Amino acid sequence: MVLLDVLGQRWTLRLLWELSHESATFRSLRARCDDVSPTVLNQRLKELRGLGLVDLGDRGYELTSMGMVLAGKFAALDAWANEWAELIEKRSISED
Amino acid sequence: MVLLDVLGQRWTLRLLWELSHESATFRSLRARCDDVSPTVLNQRLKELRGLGLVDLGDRGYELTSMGMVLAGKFAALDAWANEWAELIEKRSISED
DNA sequence: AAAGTAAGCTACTAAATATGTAGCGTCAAT
DNA sequence: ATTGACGCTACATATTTAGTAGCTTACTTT
Repeated sequence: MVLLDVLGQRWTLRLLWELSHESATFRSLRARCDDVSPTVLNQRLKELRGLGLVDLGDRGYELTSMGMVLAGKFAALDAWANEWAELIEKRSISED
Repeated sequence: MVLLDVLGQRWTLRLLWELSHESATFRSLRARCDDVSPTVLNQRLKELRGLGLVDLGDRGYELTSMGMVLAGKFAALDAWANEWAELIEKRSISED
């Protein structure tokens, strides 16, 4: 499963998610990701650039068209997940 | 983003992926996941059970109906990812 | 009943990964 | 020339994962 190798690491999904909302500079992206350490941030950005999902341009880091497609598909998945999360939430409360 | 908290950890996606193909005992699941350490396996299974995505029954660990839906959506995403992976592959070769 | 087997899972040490903080080199504007 | 923001590296510390061993329970076989 290709996606696993790509996304099965800490921060990778989060980065795609953040960049799908707005491109950002290295520093602002860091800020938006709970101040992830620059070490890891740079590692992940390198990987994502290598995969053609992210690009570093004049406006900072931004998703490529491929990256946008992936993030979009993921967002759709998330829509479902949010409904599902509410069920979990309610269930957790009633379990107390 | 709810999915991030759930899936943004090492092995979680892989576990869903493996279980979507076939339910498995703790030990066989371990074997199918490159002999992931039992420590982490148990951690993740606990989380996934807590979220109602995985269940431990007579036939070992298996996806709940919720887990199946999620895995299914993810599989669809993967279908796209595989085509995309080929592009990356070709591009990497031509870059040498 | 004893012995074997496979299950789920815990304990504990070593290795890998991430965090946190400081700061370098570059460039543009003041 | 100084200031400020940029991408990024260095390095010590902390957290997470890997790897191996083995305990407990239950079920089968002899």
